[in-house]
Amino acid sequence: MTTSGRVRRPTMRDVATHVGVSQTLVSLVFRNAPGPSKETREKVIRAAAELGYRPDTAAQVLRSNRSMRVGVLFSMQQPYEVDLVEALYPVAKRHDYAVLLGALVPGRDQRAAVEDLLGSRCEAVIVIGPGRDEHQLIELARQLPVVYIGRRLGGGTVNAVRGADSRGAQLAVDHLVGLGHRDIVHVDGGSRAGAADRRRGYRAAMRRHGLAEHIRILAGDLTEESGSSAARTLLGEVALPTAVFAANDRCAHGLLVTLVRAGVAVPEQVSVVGYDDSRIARLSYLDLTSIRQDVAEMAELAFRIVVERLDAGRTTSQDLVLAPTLVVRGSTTGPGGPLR
Amino acid sequence: MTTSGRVRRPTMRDVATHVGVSQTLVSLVFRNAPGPSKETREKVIRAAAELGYRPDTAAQVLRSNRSMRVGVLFSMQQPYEVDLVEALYPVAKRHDYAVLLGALVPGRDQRAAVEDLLGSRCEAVIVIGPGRDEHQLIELARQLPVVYIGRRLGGGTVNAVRGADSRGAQLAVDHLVGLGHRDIVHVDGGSRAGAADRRRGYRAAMRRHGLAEHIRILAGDLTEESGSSAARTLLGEVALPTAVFAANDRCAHGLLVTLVRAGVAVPEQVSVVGYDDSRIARLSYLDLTSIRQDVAEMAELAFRIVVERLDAGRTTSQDLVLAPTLVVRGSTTGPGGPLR
DNA sequence: GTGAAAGCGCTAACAA
DNA sequence: TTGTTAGCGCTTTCAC
Repeated sequence: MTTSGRVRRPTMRDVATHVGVSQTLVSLVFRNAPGPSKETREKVIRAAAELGYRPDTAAQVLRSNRSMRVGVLFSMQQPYEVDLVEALYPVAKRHDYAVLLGALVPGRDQRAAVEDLLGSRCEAVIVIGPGRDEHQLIELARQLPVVYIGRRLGGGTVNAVRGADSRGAQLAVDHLVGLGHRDIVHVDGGSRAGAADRRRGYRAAMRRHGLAEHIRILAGDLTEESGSSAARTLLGEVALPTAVFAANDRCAHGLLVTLVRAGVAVPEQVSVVGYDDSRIARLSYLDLTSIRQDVAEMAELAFRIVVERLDAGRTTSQDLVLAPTLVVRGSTTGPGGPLR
Repeated sequence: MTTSGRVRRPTMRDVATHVGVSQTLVSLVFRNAPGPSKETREKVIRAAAELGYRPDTAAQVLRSNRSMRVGVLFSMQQPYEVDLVEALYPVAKRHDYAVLLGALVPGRDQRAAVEDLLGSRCEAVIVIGPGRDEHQLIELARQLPVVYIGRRLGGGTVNAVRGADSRGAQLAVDHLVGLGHRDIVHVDGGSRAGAADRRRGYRAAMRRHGLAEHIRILAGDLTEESGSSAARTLLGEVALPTAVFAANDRCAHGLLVTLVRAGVAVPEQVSVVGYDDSRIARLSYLDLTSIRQDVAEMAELAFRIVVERLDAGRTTSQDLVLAPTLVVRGSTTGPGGPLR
């Protein structure tokens, strides 16, 4: 079986010659610019299709000095980050920008990913996720607009879009207390973005409800394994708490399944609340009560900042904070179960 | 707070002027080409660092007529595909190619993703995952080398790297039968890549073990929900099978958790086997016995095909089949539990 | 409404 | 070892 080797791809010139017009006209047609008559437009389009012509991005970028590309730094292993990236596509398209993915993968550090984006002449970079090399991002922000989704950075010198994490944690605690819980444990996210605020919110809400002596925080790190490990810790003690607020959905997942496999009923014996309202939370058999961070809105705001910088000449940085919301599902109920 | 606006980025010319040599020399230095003296090399490197110079990819591609980029078509929502993509990075780097991600996201069809890759002058495309628009891929393969990871395509006209899925399914069944199981149900992957072969392998192995009348296949589609749904079907019947072989790990996950939440012990009452040996299977609290498809080796072979086409002038297509292996973990044991 | 010409930043051929 | 020259495919400016 054979397949064609490398063939010279048709250029704008080829199309122009084929139609019998100038290259300029073909260019105008392809950019949907005003000028060409309807007739010319159609002839050009037809000829291009016939020849299999496709504009060359490299040449466009080089000549126009604009790439119309926004880079995105993220990790494909994080469901929440993936959801956010996917939400960026329609928004970017609406603003006539293309998304260039800069995945952070093990064995290829952030520096390399950033170099790639810069080499491709991205005009701005949107950074998603906790635990990035912040110093480097602050440095990067001096070269082009950077929007960090998740946390404030560099004392406000870098644009940020983030959820009100402290508020989100309070929503979770309020919900649980409203159901009658008092013994509420928090499995935290360590030093990751947002984790400190969620810890703070948990503490504040517990105190506000007069549950200061019930405050208990187990160390975690936003992964399934940290949730599972927290569950094992709790299972080894004399009594389980009646509710657990996990730092994110992945953590809640590990926690929930580990409890259930140990014979502990969720939510009857222990209620579980996650954070992010990601794909995981919505799985029918987990049905996790979670704190929602609206990815579509985050994407929208992040892009608005980019566009204001790039196309509207804004030069001051912004810090946009979004209100999270509580999404009640089946992993929470009153202590002792719904029958009591 | 202010940040710099758009600044002209330094060019090779700027570096050359700064050092007092010709642009050519700078070019040679940056491409690590032979010619420049050690002294010149150092001066150039230093000046570049000083000016913050970085080669412009667009210009390089345009002039050299090579992008040294390989596009990857995949879905970020599939853990197995993500693992595979991550495995491609080190391999690509070793061959001096860059990976350009073409994510298939909801609301942006395959056509658009392919257009992006083609516009960026990818020299080849590696396609991962089941359920792609095959007609379009066959079409694409006439323009540049395409390697489909997962299934044979176009009657062998398109390069393929795939696991021996029928063999993998047989490994799963053999393992379960070896543990003493007879009542083994298969939740399949519908029409997705590999699913038909896995079904075939399951049937063949069951027959080989004289268990033809125990053959039972439930319809699925490689998602968690299909596993969960299959579990609910089984739970509604008079007796559970003693083992289930799921079409992939995601499906096995949904199945396992749904069973456990219904009070069914895994593996004591029902053993579960997944497929892919992805991140999910390795989670300590799932600890899923699975059929491993070695992503590193798949990545290696896929890239070897690309390089042979691009750099060694090969024109015939290849179909490489990898032997899967069984990874035994804690989700399988003898029927009735390990104590019997 | 259309066309000619210049040049984006780089590499490749050739000279020196 | 180094420099000169001519484009890669496109957009932009200016002229008609």
